[in-house]
Amino acid sequence: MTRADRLLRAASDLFVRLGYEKTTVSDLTRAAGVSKGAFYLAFPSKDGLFEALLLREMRDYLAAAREALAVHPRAGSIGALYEVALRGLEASPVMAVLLRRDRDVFGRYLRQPDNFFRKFGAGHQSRGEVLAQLQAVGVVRPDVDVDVAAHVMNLISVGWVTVDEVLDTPAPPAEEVIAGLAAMMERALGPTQPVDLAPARALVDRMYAEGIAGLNAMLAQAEGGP
Amino acid sequence: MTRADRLLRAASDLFVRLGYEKTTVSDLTRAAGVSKGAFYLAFPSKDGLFEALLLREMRDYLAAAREALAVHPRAGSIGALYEVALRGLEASPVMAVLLRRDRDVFGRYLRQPDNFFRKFGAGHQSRGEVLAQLQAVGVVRPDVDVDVAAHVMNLISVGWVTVDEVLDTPAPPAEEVIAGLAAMMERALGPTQPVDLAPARALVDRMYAEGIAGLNAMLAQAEGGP
DNA sequence: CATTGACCAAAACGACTAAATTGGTCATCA
DNA sequence: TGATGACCAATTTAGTCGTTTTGGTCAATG
Repeated sequence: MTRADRLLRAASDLFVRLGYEKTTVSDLTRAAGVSKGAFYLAFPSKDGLFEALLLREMRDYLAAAREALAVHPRAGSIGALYEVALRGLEASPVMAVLLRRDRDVFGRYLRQPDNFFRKFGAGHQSRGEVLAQLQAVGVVRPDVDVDVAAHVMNLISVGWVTVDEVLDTPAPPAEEVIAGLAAMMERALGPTQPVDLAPARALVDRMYAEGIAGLNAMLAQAEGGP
Repeated sequence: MTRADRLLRAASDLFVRLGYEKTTVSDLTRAAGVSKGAFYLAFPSKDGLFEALLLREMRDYLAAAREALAVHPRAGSIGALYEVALRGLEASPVMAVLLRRDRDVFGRYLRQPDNFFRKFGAGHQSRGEVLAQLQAVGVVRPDVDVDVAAHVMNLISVGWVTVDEVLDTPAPPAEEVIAGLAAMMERALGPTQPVDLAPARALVDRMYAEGIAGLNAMLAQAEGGP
């Protein structure tokens, strides 16, 4: 495991637990078993590491989803998409705080004028466009308004990572909720008649691949020496 | 308009705008055009006013939803329920911060051991039970897991009042999203075959009535002199 | 020459205090 | 007698200033 990797791994834990401010460079180097100097050989700054962490986590999230879909029997369907998306979210605390723009975690970092969201926020294609393409290949019913549906999906994502801290009643097991929500979305948006999933499957795989490639490009730019 | 009402009205605006801490009793009396002494004739304390405000707002929210359903052509259906629930949420900033447990608004108040949520949190029947009853009268398909569906609905509510501050892309017009989401939920949970909505309509009306009555009882307890 | 950690300026923190505000009361007024 | 606002104790704020900690550097090292 490379130096940068060990730092990234330590960061993933520390940033989520302590937040950006409370996590000091010394904490990171100590946890990673690396000297302070080495830190600055691997990353240009504390910010740089943080941004690399977020980008890498997003990439890994997409990659995991893509792999899960590769072996998913109903890959291409809305339901399958939801299943892997939520399961991945459930597995990645970094993605959760990222999606939530968790203030406790991002702290002052968010106030920086050139923070992650402003720097890397654009560029990815919106969920509306994705839905439109899925509609073209028949896995989304023709009568659904893709922009509205996209917004609902965003809303659900945000809700997914936020309910727990707001709700008092305990949530049902995550796996059940995932299955239920996937089924609901399939019913809500999916076609009435069964369709051939192959084209959608290929389309989705391509979109994931593009997303991953884009993130890799950003990562290459974000990492590197001081 | 009674003194208490004017204070409540001023509070609804000020608490949401400034939050609990920043809103002083003097602010409230000034905005309501009432003397400080009168304040303590109408409410036992600042806390008391705040809690009365929250309870009243919840009651008004339910009452408005009930009235809207009374003239709604598809009242009784899941879709109609969603329509009025979200439209009401859209109209009431207090309900929004309440649902979000907005820290910026509730501030230190939440740390009090006997705050609103602990004091009045219990008592209302859970969404799971509501769904189960709706299932019994046929407007929710028999195969849906009501607890999971209830959790998804909670998640959507929280997402509804939270997305905006997290999302960067502009949301479609609220009315469109409401219509879309209502349709989606109807498809996701509603019966495949058309059913007679009358029983569900009556059931829902009764449940709203009970909820309103419960809140009125709590209000009676919460208001009153020092 | 890759790696280190002692070192530095700058920023954050913390203990302290004086001044200002707060939620709440009550003698007074109309 | 219902309503008022000057008033009070208690808390919060804003300011000060010495101490500590921070992100980042670079001469020394193996």
